Amino acid sequence: MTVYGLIDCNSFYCSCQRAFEPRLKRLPVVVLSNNDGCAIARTKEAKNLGIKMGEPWHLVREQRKLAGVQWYSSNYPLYADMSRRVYQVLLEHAPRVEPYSIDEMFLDLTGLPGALTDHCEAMRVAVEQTTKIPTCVGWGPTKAIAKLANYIAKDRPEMEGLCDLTDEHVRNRFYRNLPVSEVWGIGRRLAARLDDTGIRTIAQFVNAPPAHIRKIAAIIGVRLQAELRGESCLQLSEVAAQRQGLACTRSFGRPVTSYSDMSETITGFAMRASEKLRAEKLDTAHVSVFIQTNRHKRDEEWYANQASLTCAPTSDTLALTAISRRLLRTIWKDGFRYAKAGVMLNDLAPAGTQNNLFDRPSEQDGALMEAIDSINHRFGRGTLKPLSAGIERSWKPRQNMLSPQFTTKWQEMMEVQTL
DNA sequence: TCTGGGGTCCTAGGACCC
DNA sequence: TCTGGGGTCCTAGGACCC
Repeated sequence: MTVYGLIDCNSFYCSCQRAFEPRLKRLPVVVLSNNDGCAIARTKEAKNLGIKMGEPWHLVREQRKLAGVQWYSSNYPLYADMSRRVYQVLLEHAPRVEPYSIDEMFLDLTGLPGALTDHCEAMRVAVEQTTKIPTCVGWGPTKAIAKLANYIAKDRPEMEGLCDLTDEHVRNRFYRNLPVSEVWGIGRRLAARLDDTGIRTIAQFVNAPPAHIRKIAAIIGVRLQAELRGESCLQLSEVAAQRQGLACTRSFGRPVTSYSDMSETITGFAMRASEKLRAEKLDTAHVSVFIQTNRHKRDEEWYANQASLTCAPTSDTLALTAISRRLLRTIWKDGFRYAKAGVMLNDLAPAGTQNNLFDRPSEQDGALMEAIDSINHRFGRGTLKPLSAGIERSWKPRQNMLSPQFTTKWQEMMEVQTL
């Protein structure tokens, strides 16, 4: 019988910061979203201070929950690299590993010798020794059960970071006592609608007639029901599926009000997006641009709009920045204080494979883009850019507490002195 | 003054075709 | 007065995830 595992890094972003600053051990640590806007990762100690997931940081400050809290601006290059290291360790402990998110990976634990509990504990120890990242592991006959097991392992200290839900009786005992909202894929809306029909626990969900579940939660609900009964519907996939879309979007440090500033900003997003595209050797055939004002402001008129265009497959910076600016022109309205904007690329396909009989990019364009990418990689992002991207970005995000990129920048590597 | 930035999948409905 | 029945493709929007 197949056994699926799920390993999850505890307070991942915070743990990454701790990995390089041992003084943070046992202190409350919080990592903030872009713009230092809200709390997106908290250690146990920070949670105990009442700091909530997604809580606006300026409110936390006002409420003086800050005593002794160590807080950081998010440092994604560091976290992505740490995630890769965790993955490398896991490959030595499971025949197949499927990265699910930056801090979670599904594992194939089928047919491993010895007791699974011992195996999983050894795996956790190895990850922590090598990367300094603490984890929890849950496992069972399906992915949805493994996910639930992981939640239990994390939520209940007495489980000591491990939870085995392979046994049906053990599962049912938990099902009777856990709310259906803890199921992977049941969010706030669905939980509320299930609640309306009297379904509150996982046991009630699993035992409800599939036709009833189908009415409320469509095919997803029916599939989850089967998964929770132990019938596997979701397979493990080692090869990452080809991504379907790619976006560069930001909230601004301060509002953008002039067309020229917005045009520069959008150009910058289109540039970043086309770099990402080329890094993954993809072309896009569908470009969207959106702009919006601050929806949290009650006293300002709200405006949001988006425009998109189907184009010949390309990853060319000059083509994509030009299209993006053209799209912006169609949705721009004067007189608003814009708080957020973005460029999204869809209809992705491996570079050069889409039908493109009429508008084939020349080899020179490809060589130019390669040269730009290698210069920017060597001397830093933005060294070379189209003139339209502007010289200085007025909306540069706040990042007041950014830690060094310990593992991905030579200049920021940790220095060790021997006495 | 200050509220993230990515993604995924599914469904309904419209346009269009024969 | 009467106005089919099936497809496909695309898009927008909703819901969810981390």
